[in-house]
Amino acid sequence: MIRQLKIVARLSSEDEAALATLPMTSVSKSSGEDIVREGDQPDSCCFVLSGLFCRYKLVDSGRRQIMSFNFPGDLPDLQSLYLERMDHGLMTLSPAVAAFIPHDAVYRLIDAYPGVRYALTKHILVDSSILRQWLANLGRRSALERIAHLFCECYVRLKARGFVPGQTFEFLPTQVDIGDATGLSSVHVNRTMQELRQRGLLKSSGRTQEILDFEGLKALADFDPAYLHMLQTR
Amino acid sequence: MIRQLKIVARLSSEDEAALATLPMTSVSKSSGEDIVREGDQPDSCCFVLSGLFCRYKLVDSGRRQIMSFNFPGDLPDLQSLYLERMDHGLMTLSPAVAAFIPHDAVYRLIDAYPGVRYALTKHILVDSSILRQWLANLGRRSALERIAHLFCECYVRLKARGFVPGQTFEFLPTQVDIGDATGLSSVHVNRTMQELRQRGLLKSSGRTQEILDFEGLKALADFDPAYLHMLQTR
DNA sequence: CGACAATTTGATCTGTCTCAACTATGGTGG
DNA sequence: CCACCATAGTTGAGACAGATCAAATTGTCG
Repeated sequence: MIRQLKIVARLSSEDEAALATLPMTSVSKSSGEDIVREGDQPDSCCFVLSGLFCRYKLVDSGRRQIMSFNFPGDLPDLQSLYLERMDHGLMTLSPAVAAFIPHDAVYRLIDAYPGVRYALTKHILVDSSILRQWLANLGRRSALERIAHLFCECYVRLKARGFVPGQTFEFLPTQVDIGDATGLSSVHVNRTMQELRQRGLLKSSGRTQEILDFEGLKALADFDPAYLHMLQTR
Repeated sequence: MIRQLKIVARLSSEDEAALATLPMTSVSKSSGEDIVREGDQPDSCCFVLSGLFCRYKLVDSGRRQIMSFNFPGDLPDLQSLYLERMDHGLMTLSPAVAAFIPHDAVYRLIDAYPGVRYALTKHILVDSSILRQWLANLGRRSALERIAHLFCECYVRLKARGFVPGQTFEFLPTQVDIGDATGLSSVHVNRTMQELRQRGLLKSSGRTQEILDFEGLKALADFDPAYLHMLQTR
């Protein structure tokens, strides 16, 4: 978690030490389990230890829109510190381990350590910056561009955390999940990914994706990582 | 502005008094002017005094995605307090008056008044909740549902600020703007609004919109105002 | 090895886009 | 006060991206 926060904000060694004292209880989950449901009023924050989580909304009972993919190190529902009622759900998309941190403990921490408060606020804001990017993708890009963009984003975010050794990484969402994230049907996701492969941009085997031509993918998707607000991207 | 902040958070009288002392310089703008551009590094926050503003991104040079409509009382770019670089633009969609508040002044204020900090944070978070709702609209709803939902949302938000006397209100975005917000072409926005009128849900004359059947519109759009996190909505 | 989940394929249908022209509306200057 | 011009709204016809439905194939894990 500390490593993840340092991607977007500087932390003093006292801040880090304080973060390390946060009490948390970890829970194993199988794939497809709800962590928090829309309408809940949680009294703790979820922290992703391993596996893949997503935030989502259900519309018209049935259709699902995924709002974010959350990787290990993420704090997907920090906003529950300030907004009582969840306006979306949080669930696993793979076998996963979640940790829960009581709100009280976080309140005490951020009152005592402004640097921590700043880092957490920034984490939330980067999150909504990504949300804006997704909105632009859904509203104004073709299926091919949307999926290319999603791969660029996940590649960069995972790489920043050290989850991408070379050009190959584990991408856990199924084609249905990708469809629910990009506003497409799973059938069309399938056909679109085939085209990315045919164009020599991507190579997939099972859950493993290999970026064959990142520059090409970037150009196709009109991808600019500035919206991720990462410190090391100059 | 104080009235607007009180819609989402409680403020003590000291908080209000402190907010009233914020220094601001106001500027008149005509329609279609940029206030902040993507990539800028502003050192002050914009506050909407009158008129209509929107936040937007341009993709592939040309296509525009509007991320929010901002009404008088809004603070559309509070996040610039924490993220140096703007990941989107801010512009007027009508003749308008903007006020600018230096970041320094805001920093001093929120350090001294935790209640103000809380209210501003909540304002940001409600904003991203609306963003999530828009994402679900773009990803998983039909044109008719999207536009109905947009009208429901604007009606409720404007009513909370006292801008809706009866069922009639000024809705300033053009059909092109509505299209850029909902991910549709302006032609299709036109046809879709005609259908809303034919169904007896809406009546428009010029910029003035009258909600004829709010319950019907809500049902069609699957609208639930919970995501606006307003205090008075129980 | 068996069963269930995920991916792939084919065929058809439809919502929305695009292009292009036309009509209303409102503001401006002569 | 009216003629003019720019901006916004409206209409029609045709094209296409992506949805839907249904079935077959592949992969994965106990």
